[in-house]
Amino acid sequence: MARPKAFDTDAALVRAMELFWEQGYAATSMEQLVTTMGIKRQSLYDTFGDKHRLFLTALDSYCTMLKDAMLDPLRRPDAGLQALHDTGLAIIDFLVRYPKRRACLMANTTLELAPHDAEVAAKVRAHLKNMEDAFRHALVNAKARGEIAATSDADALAKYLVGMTHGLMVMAKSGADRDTLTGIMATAVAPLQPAPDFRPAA
Amino acid sequence: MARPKAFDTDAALVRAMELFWEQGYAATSMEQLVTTMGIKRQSLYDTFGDKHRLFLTALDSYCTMLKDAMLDPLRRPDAGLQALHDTGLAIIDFLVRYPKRRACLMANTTLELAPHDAEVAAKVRAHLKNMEDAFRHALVNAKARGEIAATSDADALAKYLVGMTHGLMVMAKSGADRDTLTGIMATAVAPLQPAPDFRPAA
DNA sequence: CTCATTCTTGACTGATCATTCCGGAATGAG
DNA sequence: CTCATTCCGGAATGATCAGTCAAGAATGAG
Repeated sequence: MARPKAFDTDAALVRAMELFWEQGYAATSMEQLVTTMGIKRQSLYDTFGDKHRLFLTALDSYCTMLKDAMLDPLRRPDAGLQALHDTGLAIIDFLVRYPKRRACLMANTTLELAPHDAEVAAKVRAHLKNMEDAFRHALVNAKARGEIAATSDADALAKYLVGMTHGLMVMAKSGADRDTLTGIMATAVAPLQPAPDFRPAA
Repeated sequence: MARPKAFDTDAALVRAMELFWEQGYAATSMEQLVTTMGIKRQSLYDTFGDKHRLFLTALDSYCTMLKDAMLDPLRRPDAGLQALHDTGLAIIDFLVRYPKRRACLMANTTLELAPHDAEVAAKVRAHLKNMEDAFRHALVNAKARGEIAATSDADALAKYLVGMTHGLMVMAKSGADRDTLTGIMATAVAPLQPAPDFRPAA
């Protein structure tokens, strides 16, 4: 062996992810990354490759984070309407959490890079499918239990919820406050019957 | 007077707008703009100022185009549910029209520049308010005529439709096909009662 | 015709960008 | 100890960027 790495690879990657998340790919320079990640330039290139590969790795890291926090609860065997309800509130919390309004790295990337970068586009598509599957799983459960109308089309509703989620992200990035987002969410769940109350602390 | 401009200012601006629309602000170089706009570098700077001012002008041009094509039909005194229906179809046509999946310059800009550029953010907010007002106007009409439920909250529905529209744009940019977008739209209008059929050629 | 203005052409700045190379110090497995 | 590997600090590369300058040709109002 040899001298071990003196920095925390994962922690550095998280910092890079957050910088890309706030600023986008093109607007983030290696200079900023070197500073923010707290490692030396040479170590950055040795460990993560060039800017593009670092971004792809950061994107994976973000996807994993999002999957654990948002999607996994929807994939649990017993997940139904309540899980969908909780996820809706969690999404709004997520969007409002950061004062700098990062929105969602995946959505940002979809608009900035996906049309011109095949590798990124593939990751985006995989993530959208992942989201859709998670929604569908909870919707099928909810339908089987009679928590939503028996006539519901779980597939159409899953695609719709994916679209709606991204709409909320754009609205959040444009500066919409928590009440506005909550109101949109409350209206958006009307296609589910019976409509749950998405306003917190009713 | 003196020698008149030998190029069509508006046409050059449209070309700039389309380039920004396809590639985003940061990814578009003055070199490309000079080539695509078909005018000389010096003429570009003389006529449109620097890159940032050119972008703002192009953004205005886009807004006007969008307003004329999409929003004005909703603001007509008699606009109601049918106008909302037509606009929904027009939005999908708009999103699918360009093979390169430009989505919407305003939505792209919201994610790329609005958080870091106050001038851009102001234009984005103005446009969102413009959209919301147009939707609300048609919704109020539709409600007065009994085309949607009397219990409908026109204000909440207008905000919701703005959010939904932006969700469709992200989905379009990620590669969703016409059928997927139409399906989402069909589900999305369920909060309106009675739900119109958004599938074309029913 | 005169002359202010604009067009055309191309070179040029100075900044910033991503990326690489260097040399010397530190580290730890064998 | 030896030596491969990694750290550090900084310099250097070549590309690209936005924006400017300069000089001659074209234009058209007066």
